[in-house]
Amino acid sequence: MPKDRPPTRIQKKNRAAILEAALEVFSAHGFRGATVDQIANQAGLSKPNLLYYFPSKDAKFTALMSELLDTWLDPMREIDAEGDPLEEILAYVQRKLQMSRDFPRESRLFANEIVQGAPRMLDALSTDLRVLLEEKEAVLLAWMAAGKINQTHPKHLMFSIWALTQHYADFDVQVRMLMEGEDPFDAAPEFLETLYRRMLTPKS
Amino acid sequence: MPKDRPPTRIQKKNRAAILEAALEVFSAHGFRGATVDQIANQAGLSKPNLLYYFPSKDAKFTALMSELLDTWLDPMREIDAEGDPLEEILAYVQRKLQMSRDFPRESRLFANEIVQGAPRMLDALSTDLRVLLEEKEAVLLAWMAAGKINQTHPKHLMFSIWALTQHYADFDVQVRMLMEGEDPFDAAPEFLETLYRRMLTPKS
DNA sequence: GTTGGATTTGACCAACTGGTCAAACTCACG
DNA sequence: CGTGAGTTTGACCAGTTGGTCAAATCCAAC
Repeated sequence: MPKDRPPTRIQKKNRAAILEAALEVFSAHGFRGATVDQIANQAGLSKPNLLYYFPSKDAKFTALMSELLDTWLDPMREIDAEGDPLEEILAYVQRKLQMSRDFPRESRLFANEIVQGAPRMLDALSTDLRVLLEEKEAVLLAWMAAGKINQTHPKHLMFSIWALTQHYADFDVQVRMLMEGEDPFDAAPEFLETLYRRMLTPKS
Repeated sequence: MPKDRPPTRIQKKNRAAILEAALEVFSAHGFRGATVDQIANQAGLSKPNLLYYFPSKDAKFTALMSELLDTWLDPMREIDAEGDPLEEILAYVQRKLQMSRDFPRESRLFANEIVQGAPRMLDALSTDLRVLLEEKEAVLLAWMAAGKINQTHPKHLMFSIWALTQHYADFDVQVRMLMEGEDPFDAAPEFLETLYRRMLTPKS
């Protein structure tokens, strides 16, 4: 437990290594299923050394979550109320899909936690996510009122985007098993674009 | 370990109680996160007594999975190649949605397992589910070829139905937190019907 | 190089885990 | 009843888990 000073070179390196290892292990086994030994092993450090940088298993998990939540919500923040409605939504879907392809461990980390009732995350979600969703819900409602996109339930629309895009990361093993070698991310972008285009394009 | 006889009254009752308790606990914490003590407690039996009916934690889990998998896949089996294509698909979506509402623990049990790589389930999935999906994929392709529904990627279409409907069970806490008391299952049926109707209705 | 804080670890601990076992108890049936 | 199979459990065990701690080592600045 070093003093309250700017982090040293070693501190930066080891903290990063620990969080990377924690992501690997927590995302694969969930909080309870993961062991500190596994994380230590993955990070190439001894167990007491991990406890030197983060005082408990909980602290590691919490640090990881708060570091990732912001990044995780970025694609939604980028939805621009001034942009073209349909294109903004389609771009959001593609950003989320890319997150699932490029950061599947992060997706599974959140999925694991939420499926099990989010006991360590509900607070963060009920502030950050809730506020963000309400903001974008208002944007969607405005677009619908202006006839730019079809009328629909804005919250369920957002849920559907999360469900469809995260499914490719969270259920990766199942999807890949059923696609027999073919990469799901080859066809998914087009599939989702078509789906939301048909769903949202206003009737002429 | 009783002999190989027809199960007694007590055996039936206790096996059922154990599997019910196992469903409750495994679905809430995943396999590794669940403890035999928790299950025993939930079932109102002693730990050694559980081990008398199922020789290990693994055996309980496996028995539970194989009991539930068939039921879980039933909605897909009911898709009728002879029925009206669009209505068959819409009805399938509604059946899956009802499963999420009425059997959320079952959904979360599978979700937990698959998110973590399905180490104890991949075999069952890669036979039962794979065969069933390929059968229904052929049906969908026939419907598309006949112009009854829009052309699209049949596997991704099925994935989308699973993702959208199971999301309401698997991410229940998040969905309910964001809906602030309103029941997600009030609006979900209509939302999903509209979505798939717009997606699949052939252009005139 | 010396020195003082930063870093690392081997040894250890109490709590918990899945599982065993012999002994006790219960129950259906003759 | 009684009797034998079916059922239940308290006590126990070895392995694992998250976490502690004093001692050893490293490293940057003087």
